[in-house]
Amino acid sequence: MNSMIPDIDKCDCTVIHEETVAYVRKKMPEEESLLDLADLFKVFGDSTRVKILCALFESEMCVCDIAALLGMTKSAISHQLRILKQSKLIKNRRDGKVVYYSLDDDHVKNIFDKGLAHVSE
Amino acid sequence: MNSMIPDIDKCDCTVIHEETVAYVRKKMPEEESLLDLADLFKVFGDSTRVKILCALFESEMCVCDIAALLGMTKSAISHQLRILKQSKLIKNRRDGKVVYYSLDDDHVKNIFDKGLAHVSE
DNA sequence: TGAACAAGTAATCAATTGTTCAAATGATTG
DNA sequence: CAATCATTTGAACAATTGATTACTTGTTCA
Repeated sequence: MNSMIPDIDKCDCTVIHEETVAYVRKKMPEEESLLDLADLFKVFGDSTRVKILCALFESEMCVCDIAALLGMTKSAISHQLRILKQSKLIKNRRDGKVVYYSLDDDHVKNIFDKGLAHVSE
Repeated sequence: MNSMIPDIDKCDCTVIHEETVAYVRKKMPEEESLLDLADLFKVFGDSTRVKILCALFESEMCVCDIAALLGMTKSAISHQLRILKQSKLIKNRRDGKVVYYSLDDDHVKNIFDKGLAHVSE
């Protein structure tokens, strides 16, 4: 049973196409995958994080660099970098006092390119 | 001038790599494109909307069907469908009392597939 | 026309989120 | 060790968001 919803199929409306609903439910990906997918897009759904990722497409950078690039405080950048790191989208290396951030995922650029194709229409 | 930030380059930190920042700033996409991109991902960043889009990959459906599929109220579904429609991701057709929704964008499935590739690792 | 029903809307509430400010690490250098 | 600098963290706040409830719109058909 691909349980998208609990047992109770309660819905005050008259389901018009039960066969369709049953078919679609069967073909849908696992609920957990969809939740993870939404979480991934949620990370992408902030302009600061999008800018950071786009910047890291070009070069590794330290917090200070990114803050200067985007005209934001280092603290704000650091907070967002943490979120990106938790999502395994970026990685970092330390060199003395400076921490350099860079991409840690091949898919991201690809996804962004597809996304940009949509928005530029 | 690819103005990512205002004139004032003020940042209390010592920018370590000015050349890098200048280079990246030059290569970054337009600010507006990045804002649009973040907005697109914001739409994808909700599990209800992700589920709706995945469902519509398989078949067109009416509000009632989707509400039954996801075990949610028709109102909640309708609300999310409106957001998806505003983003030009889905379209609808009316047949009597029933309104059928379907995909209106070829990129979406592609983007979702890439996203699923990331989350399943 | 008017009852019935699918869908859309408005107002509201709880929860989440992004940024800022202040303070704390952690690492270098004199 | 003390001072300095890059980065991180935590608390607090404003703003946004998703779902619910109740109501409205629009269409069918008896």
